[in-house]
Amino acid sequence: MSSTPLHDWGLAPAEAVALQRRLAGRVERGDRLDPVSRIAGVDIGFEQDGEITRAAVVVLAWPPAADGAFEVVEQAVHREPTRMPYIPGLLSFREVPAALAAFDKLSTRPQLAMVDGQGIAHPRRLGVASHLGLWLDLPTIGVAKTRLVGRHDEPGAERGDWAPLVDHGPEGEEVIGAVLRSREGVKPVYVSPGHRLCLETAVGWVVACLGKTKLPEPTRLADRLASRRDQKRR
DNA sequence: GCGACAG
DNA sequence: ATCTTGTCGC
Repeated sequence: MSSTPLHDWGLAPAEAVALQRRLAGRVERGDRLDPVSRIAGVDIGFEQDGEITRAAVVVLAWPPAADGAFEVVEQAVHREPTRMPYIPGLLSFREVPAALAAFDKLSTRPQLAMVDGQGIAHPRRLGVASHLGLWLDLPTIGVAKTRLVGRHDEPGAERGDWAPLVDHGPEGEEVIGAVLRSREGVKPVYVSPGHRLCLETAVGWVVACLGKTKLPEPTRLADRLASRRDQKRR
């Protein structure tokens, strides 16, 4: 018997893995950025015990105001029935369709997007940020709260300090991301290139978008919108 | 066979 | 991811 196909993709898990390997070969790791004036934050949340998938995209103006505040240019939410379970390594197949639908609702197109999850710091170098970037042909950065793959030392204690995330690949040891101390006294975030930019550039943008919290503003605001934390609070 | 395992 | 109050600390 064949395994259950990945809903929107009509693929069996083994085929999804094969597809990831092919797509990973198309991910651009060099910088190919247009002048940035709008940065998007993307995240997916769930409602009703996971029955409903809720994709959120927040577009912020770059650069921030003199006081450091980022202006929200536009934001969109897309809800739909959840059609796939969470499978480590195959997260993008569960979240990308909804994220794309949310992007379709935007009237403006950002030049850069930060996604809640990994970029190339993935078993086959195709995390959700890379997958989405490839689909949108947009530079993307993966900003995850925890590790999926790779080894690393503890980063320095100062905001901005980071340690390389290393993993063994076909060509030996490879630096696939950065374990960044985004805030003092807090667990670091895992930053990795998604598409069309290198690690140093990715880390630079994340640091430039840091506010007073652990997560950079784009991802933090998308997180709030996806989890309805902005209205859920009474 | 025994762990590890983004959200 | 999500279910959830108070509480410790800057």
